[in-house]
Amino acid sequence: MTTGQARSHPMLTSEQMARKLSLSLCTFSHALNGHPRVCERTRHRVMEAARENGFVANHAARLLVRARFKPKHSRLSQVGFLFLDDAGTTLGEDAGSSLGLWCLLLLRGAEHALHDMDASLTFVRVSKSSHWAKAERLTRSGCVDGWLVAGRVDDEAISHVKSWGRPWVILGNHSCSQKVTSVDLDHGDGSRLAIQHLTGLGHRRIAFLGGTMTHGYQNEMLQAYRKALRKFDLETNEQWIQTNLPTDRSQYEVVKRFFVRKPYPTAIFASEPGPILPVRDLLHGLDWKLPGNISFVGSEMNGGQTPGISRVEWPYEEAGSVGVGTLARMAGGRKTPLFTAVKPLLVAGRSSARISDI
Amino acid sequence: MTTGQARSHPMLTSEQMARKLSLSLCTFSHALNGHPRVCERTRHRVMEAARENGFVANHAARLLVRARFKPKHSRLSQVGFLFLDDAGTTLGEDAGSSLGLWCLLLLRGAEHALHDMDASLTFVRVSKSSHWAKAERLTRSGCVDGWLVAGRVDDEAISHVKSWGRPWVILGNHSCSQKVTSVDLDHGDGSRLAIQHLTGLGHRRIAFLGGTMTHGYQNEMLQAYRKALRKFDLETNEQWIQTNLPTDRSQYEVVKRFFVRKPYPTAIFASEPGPILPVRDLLHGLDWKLPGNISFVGSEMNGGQTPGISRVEWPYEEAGSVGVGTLARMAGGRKTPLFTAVKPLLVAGRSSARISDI
DNA sequence: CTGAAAGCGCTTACAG
DNA sequence: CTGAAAGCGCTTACAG
Repeated sequence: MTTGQARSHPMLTSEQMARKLSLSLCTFSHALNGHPRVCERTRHRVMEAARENGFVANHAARLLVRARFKPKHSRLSQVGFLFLDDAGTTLGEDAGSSLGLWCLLLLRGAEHALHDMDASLTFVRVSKSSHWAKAERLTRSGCVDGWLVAGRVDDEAISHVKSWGRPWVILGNHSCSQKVTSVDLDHGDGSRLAIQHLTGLGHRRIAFLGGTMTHGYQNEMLQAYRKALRKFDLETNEQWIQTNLPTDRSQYEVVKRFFVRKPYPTAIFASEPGPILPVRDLLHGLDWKLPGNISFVGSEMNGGQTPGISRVEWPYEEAGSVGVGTLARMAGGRKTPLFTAVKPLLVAGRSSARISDI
Repeated sequence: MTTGQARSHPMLTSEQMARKLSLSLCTFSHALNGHPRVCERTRHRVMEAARENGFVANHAARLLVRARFKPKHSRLSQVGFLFLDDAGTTLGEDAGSSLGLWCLLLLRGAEHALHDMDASLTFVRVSKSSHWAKAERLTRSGCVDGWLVAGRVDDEAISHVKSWGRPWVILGNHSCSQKVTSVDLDHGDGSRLAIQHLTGLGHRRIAFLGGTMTHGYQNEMLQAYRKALRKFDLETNEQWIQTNLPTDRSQYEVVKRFFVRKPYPTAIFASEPGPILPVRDLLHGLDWKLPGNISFVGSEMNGGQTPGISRVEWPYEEAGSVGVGTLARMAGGRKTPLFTAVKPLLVAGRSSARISDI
């Protein structure tokens, strides 16, 4: 927007535009859609005129005519973001603000990718079984030609989505037993990265602080922690594994269990990106200095809220974008992998230090 | 979904449906749209057949034909949710998970209301000035016939939105100097409710714990606090007002300032729904018992994360729904108020008690 | 109460 | 390289 202020244009049709340019409607349309049959000069004139007049082809008409000439490679133009939410549940407590946050990050990532391919995103939330009808209506009315599915995705949910006959991709976690196409963060790799980082700093007694272990990813992270310990040939000790970290003050009690009996760990990896009390406070409350007495690697969503803390960052936005890419490939009839793993990042901060400096 | 499993139907057109029912296309359409000209029996047959066959009128065709017969009262069918986000900013830190949360709550509320009127919601995020074009394209292509605007809404943003010639409503905070239509929470009323509640319990020395004072609503809440003290004829003391509550451990320091010099307050109202360390911990850390030594009223989004804590609840979801209502009224050419205030709720918990019990 | 017809704004196959 | 024409699926004014 060079003017800094948008000008209001009247709504023009292709026909009016074509007349303005002394072109046939047909040539105008071909030029606008970049068809090679129209010469460069004409194409340029058309594009320029469209820009100047703020002309955009009517979307409804475009969609309608598409029903006539079914292309072999249908382009994605409108994607639905299906957010499967618990019925009565609010966004509080455990599901918590973190749930809200990852959903929004996925949404942002998806929207961004969709924008780049000139498609739009329809947000639909399903929390009761009666809501399935609305998503189905949207599909059947031609408003959505592909679905991104996120939240509490299970077999029943997928049976609905499947029945609509549109391409679909699950974003994030799911609890489906059948084969599904999904894009998720590589949770195991998060544990591996953390252990690798700490091992690189000379730590050999690394503790694992896990979540409720009710979700698949939580077990995945614990398994990957164990595997990484073996890989790097580190000491193992069941006392260095604590799970069921609560969201409130009693977090302190769980962390304290690491220090009941010697040998104490020299580093802690906390796998939950969820609502952990800020780490500084958590360890402060136990009179630990960071990284004086102990090294710490936490977990966070994109961007991060606790600067300076070493952490595994979970790029949910990227997962959203990647999901859109997968969906587009499906829509285009191209081969797509069943599962795409989005790798987390290790961001080294000041909370982890060489073992020799402790 | 009585079957528990969605059946897949082929895509049928109105014409095919009409033929199935031995009706003219015209009668079928009228019946489907509830036009009074068609008799009850026919209407019922049509509706039933539509349900059975999973028939939904093609949306694109509907939109297209609407351009021909412009109704005086245009119904809202597709609404854009314009999320004005800071460019480089992630959802971390101060803007924090709370920002993500309120946005998602507004979105949920809006989607819910829209669903009830059989309309859909398109999510658009604008973070750079170059992104304005995408929202404009969406409007000009006929994909969006009304806008809900949320986030960092300022005069420049509104000048863009205005230029698209569609109805629009701001959800939540804004910093516009011009006259705008908006739906926001009644922040002042939150302070009033809290003071009223505490006064009812006999408290006369009530402290105010505020945020960064960089947003309009934060000042509004402080002013309303002062006003409520006057109204209830309570003691005032500038030491009982502390603002700039940080998001980390140093929160304790700010709270401690209430207790530097006597007389101490007997109750605290915390106005920020944002990332306050859970109250229990905050006051625990200061060796206060709740409500033993002091009464506390906090602030939270819908639903609440700290059960048992007395709080002012901010119904962001409701604000989203109300915004949709306003937008629909505008689209229908009906008169709409410039500003609609959504009232917060006071939820009494165990953290506030009668002064006589302390 | 119902039917035959026009046309919304586009895109593309078909002739030239 | 270009034009005249068909038609996507609907809704509504216009006759009957």
